Amino acid sequence: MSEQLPPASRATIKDVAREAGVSVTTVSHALNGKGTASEATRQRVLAVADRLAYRAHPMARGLRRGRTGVLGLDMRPLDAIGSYIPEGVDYFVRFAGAAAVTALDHGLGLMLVPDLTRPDIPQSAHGVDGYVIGDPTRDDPVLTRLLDAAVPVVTVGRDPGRPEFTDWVGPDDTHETERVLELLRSRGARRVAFLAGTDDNAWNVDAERAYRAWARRHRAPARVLHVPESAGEDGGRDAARRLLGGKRQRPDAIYCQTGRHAAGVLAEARRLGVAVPGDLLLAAGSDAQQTRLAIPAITALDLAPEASGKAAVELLIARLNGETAAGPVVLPAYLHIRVSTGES
Amino acid sequence: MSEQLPPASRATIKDVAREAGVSVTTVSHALNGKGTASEATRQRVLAVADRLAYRAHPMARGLRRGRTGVLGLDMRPLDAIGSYIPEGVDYFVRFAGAAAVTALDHGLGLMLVPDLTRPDIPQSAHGVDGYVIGDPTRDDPVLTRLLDAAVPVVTVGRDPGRPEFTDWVGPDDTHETERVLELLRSRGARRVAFLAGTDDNAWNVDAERAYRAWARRHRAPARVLHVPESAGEDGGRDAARRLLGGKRQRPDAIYCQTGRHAAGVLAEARRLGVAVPGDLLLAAGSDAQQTRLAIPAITALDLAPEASGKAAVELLIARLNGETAAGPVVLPAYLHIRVSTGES
DNA sequence: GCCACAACACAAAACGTTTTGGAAGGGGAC
DNA sequence: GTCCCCTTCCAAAACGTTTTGTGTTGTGGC
Repeated sequence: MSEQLPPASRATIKDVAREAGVSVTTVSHALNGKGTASEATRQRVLAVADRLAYRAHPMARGLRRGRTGVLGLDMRPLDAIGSYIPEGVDYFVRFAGAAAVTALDHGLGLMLVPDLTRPDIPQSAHGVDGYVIGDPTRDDPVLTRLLDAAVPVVTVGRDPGRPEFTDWVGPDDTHETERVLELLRSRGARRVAFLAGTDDNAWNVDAERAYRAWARRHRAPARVLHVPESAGEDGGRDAARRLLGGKRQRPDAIYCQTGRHAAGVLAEARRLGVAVPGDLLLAAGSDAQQTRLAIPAITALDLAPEASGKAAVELLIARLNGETAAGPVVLPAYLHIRVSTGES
Repeated sequence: MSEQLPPASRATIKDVAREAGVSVTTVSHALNGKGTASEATRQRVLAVADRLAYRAHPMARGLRRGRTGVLGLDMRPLDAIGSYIPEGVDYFVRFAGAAAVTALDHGLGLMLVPDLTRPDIPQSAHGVDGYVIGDPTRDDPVLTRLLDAAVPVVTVGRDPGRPEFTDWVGPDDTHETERVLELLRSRGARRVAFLAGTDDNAWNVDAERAYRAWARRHRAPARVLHVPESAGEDGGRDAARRLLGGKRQRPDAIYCQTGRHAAGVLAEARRLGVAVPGDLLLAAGSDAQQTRLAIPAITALDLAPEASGKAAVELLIARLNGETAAGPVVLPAYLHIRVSTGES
């Protein structure tokens, strides 16, 4: 009666132990380089494990070690939009892609999770080692819950209502906003209108504050419109109608936070016979397909989502390893200067 | 000596049992609606669990149940490209987004995993309940490994070298290709050139075969160029130079598999003074930002990645539940008829 | 008063690891 | 011969669940 039947399921540590004629303890030690096994036994165990294509069961290991090897990613603006697939917005994809690849480089997985405060979220979302929260809103409830539970967490962009929380990465929104406004000014704009989103996160808050301060500094009129991020290009069109078609004096430049809004403004301007960049300069605070491919192409801030994704995951991993890594990681944005802001 | 110190870590089932004055068995039963507990005890347990904010530890549960509650997604073309963030291609994003949302709807998580045949992939990639493999290549090694290990797996698009494997979802590439070619023909095209990708997957293989058969049927010249998917718009430009600038008779229509190639062809045609759609009709086998936003907009097949992502995850879940769901799930594509193919 | 049978509750085993705390054996020093 | 230490290995506990099997009651029929 030969025992040649190959096991239908995967090999366990017991199989390896039996096959190698040692205890499971020794197998575990040999594989993890922990114990005091002799070199001979170690090699024998390694050989057997390799032959059986043994891989430690991730859950069993996770249960024992208290680590799962998976990171969670929650993009808050996507929770807000209600769709995880906003048309043409590649910021989130580029971010998530870079984060996933960085995690993979460190031997970790990355899982997209939904709003953790909703009641019916999958069990697995709770089983991750730590979280990256993208663009938290003011006093973000998800962040609150995680911090209360003492779960390691890193955000992208600060929480506007939580100045003491410094484990975040992202651009210096104030500084970058000023850069764009200065560009518009250097190209002759004197009446710049600002189109912000409605999400109450640092990206919107800091940009608007920077805009108002900048306008005051230059004794220029400040005009701010709020358009929901989810309104997309249609939202931009509506805003453009109000800004360009009203009785009030027309702005000679419009700065939109999102690329989609900017694309909508551009389309409406064309329809109204307002030439860009001839009669109106246009810029966006976030690069997207719409800004790159529009005609004319729209000047936009590239918020370097790849760099953010990488930095966020690395900061989180440092936290997980107990390192007291440095507070905020500020990343430079890149300003793509395109046709919509005219010639210098 | 009161025991009032709140536990620093999360509550376990033992805590709930102690607090409710019952055994852990009863707690488990009450929470999972399994056993024969009386309504009174059940309610009491539920109340305590709620008060302690108890959630079953996902790994412990997974270990016991043999299920992790996480699905793995491997997009093979992305492995091939080497970048997980191809510029302007939203097929993968839309697919992954829909897949993730569908998984969430079923209480499961979705994890992006890299090429499983590489040596150094994270443990967690092995801990998922099943896999979705996007656009497998001929005799795909990843698919081979999973099937050998008897791991549940579903693909998007069939494996060209594995006709017996029917657990796939996706469009009928042959039929959809013919649809586009017929459109071109109905708009007057008689010499249609075909620009395919180089990935050896069903999408390319079936489309090229359909093209050749269609040309034969109509006694039209067949001209096929192969351009790597990763070459993007530049690849399209190069191909257009060869097709439009050479000595051979010019095609009066070009059908490109990818939207990026088509955008490149369009740009080069414009540079060469070939009018689209006046002198040349143009269509793409995959919708993308580039086809939608190009001027003129390019007619393209929308492969309905959202529907595919949803169907793939649902088929996989059916498999996981032991249902002998029906073989391939064929999904209709939508043909966006745009300016690049002229007026009817 | 006995028996059968619900109804309810629980102890213990199991899932596959890692880690703790020895134990066995051998060799050298005294 | 005794003691001690080093090397090498292992049994068992632990991680937090779910599930199986086994009591305990209490109730009603005869």
